[in-house]
Amino acid sequence: MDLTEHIAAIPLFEGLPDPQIEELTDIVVDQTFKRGQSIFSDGDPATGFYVVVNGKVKIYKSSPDGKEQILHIFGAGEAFGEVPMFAGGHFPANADTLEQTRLFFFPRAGFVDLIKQEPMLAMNMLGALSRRLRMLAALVDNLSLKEVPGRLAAYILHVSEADDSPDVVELAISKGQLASLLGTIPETLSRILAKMSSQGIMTVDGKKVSIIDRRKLAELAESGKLPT
Amino acid sequence: MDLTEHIAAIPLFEGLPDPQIEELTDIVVDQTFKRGQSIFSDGDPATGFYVVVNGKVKIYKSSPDGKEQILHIFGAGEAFGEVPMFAGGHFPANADTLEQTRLFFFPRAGFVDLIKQEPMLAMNMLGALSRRLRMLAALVDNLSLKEVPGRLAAYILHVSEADDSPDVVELAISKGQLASLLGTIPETLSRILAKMSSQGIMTVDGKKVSIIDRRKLAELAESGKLPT
DNA sequence: GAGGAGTCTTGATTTAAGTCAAGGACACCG
DNA sequence: CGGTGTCCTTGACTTAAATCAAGACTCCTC
Repeated sequence: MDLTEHIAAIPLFEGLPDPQIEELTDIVVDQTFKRGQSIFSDGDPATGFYVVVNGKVKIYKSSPDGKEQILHIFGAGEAFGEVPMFAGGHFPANADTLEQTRLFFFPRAGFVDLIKQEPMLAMNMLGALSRRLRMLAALVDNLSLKEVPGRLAAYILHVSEADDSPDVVELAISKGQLASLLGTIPETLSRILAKMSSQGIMTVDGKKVSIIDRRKLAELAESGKLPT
Repeated sequence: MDLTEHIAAIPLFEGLPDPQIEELTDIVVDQTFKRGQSIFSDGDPATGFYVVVNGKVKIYKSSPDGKEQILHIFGAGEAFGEVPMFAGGHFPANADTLEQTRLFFFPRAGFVDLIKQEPMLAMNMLGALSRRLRMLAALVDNLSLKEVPGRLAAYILHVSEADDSPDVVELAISKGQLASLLGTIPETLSRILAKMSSQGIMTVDGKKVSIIDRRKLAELAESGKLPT
């Protein structure tokens, strides 16, 4: 598969006419990062945005004393780092790879012109940002209105929905990373997983989570509380 | 001031040629809400979006047991409820007025076509959504990585920046609403305001907050802790 | 297959902030 | 005025989750 095909397959560029795809092919920078590398940091000036070809990238905020809150994890086909192109000029969060990752970098210069010429591209971009907003609103909801068991339940159900064998969910990330995504720490996550298992809501084996009582899980996700 | 002038003055429509402004004038619905009314609820199907002409609107998530987390408060000239036009079709949060509020409602039908025809409008919209994302990312950061005193400090500094007499900040909202915006409850906010006053960081008189020790405030906002 | 790093679990303890409850300040209205 | 409602404050108590600390497991590499 050559570069042009790869680019044409990116959802953000869906519906773009061939000449524009070619134009993108000309300006793209193909980059590969090792696991655990930083792509950019909160506050860095932005000169373009990225699309994940393969691998995984976490977008996160961090506090001076080293705690991290993951905002999003992006996989193949997803774009990130677009915000500074339209507002502010610097990245609003950090980005690190979670595994070896190949990225396409699109320099800002020229890309904005392309958006102005291609309504389809603008619409795709608006869709992407809107979905991101929706997702962040859900994260705030979880962090602020639910306790950790509720957040975990919501997460499992969410992953389960996007799955074909919905009762056995494979966690795509480590439990430590999951804890950070849920706004907690590994110890707490571990305890809650243990408690939920012992209450017959699900079983956990490594990264494999099997849902036993989906109703109770849904109840929990709706801000219900886990009986002590 | 007639309708067309009002519409031309909305930041989102900046740079739009007159014929398009006229088009918007034709489709706009002028609405007035009393204080405390619901504009839409989380999950409602969306048929368009809104712009605040005057007044204040809070966008918030709420839990079954009645707790609320405010995501944003919009004032004159700001747009809200655009997300469902580009993703999902239903509103991702609730919207209520905080005082008597006049709104322009723009039906989805036709508006999307206008965006496709007017790159300037698309760019403005991308800018608006990007700023919103930035703001939500900051909220997550605050909720997850800072304690309540840190969030309050960050809020005060934020308001102070957007002000001309930066050392005396007038809170635009009630303390109860501020608590909800900071992800806490009025009792906690009250206690922390009292503690910060007693420590000589600032003085509080009703809605008027006077910053005394800006350095300490900035330190606190950076996830520092309030000495007990 | 032994050593080691990273990851996860479990236990004891602390702490920030939420809950429950009551009282005070203030404004608006008859 | 006195009354009623909203908003805010203060106090005593509870609780979810963080912290601190130690040990177990897994997966590499040598």
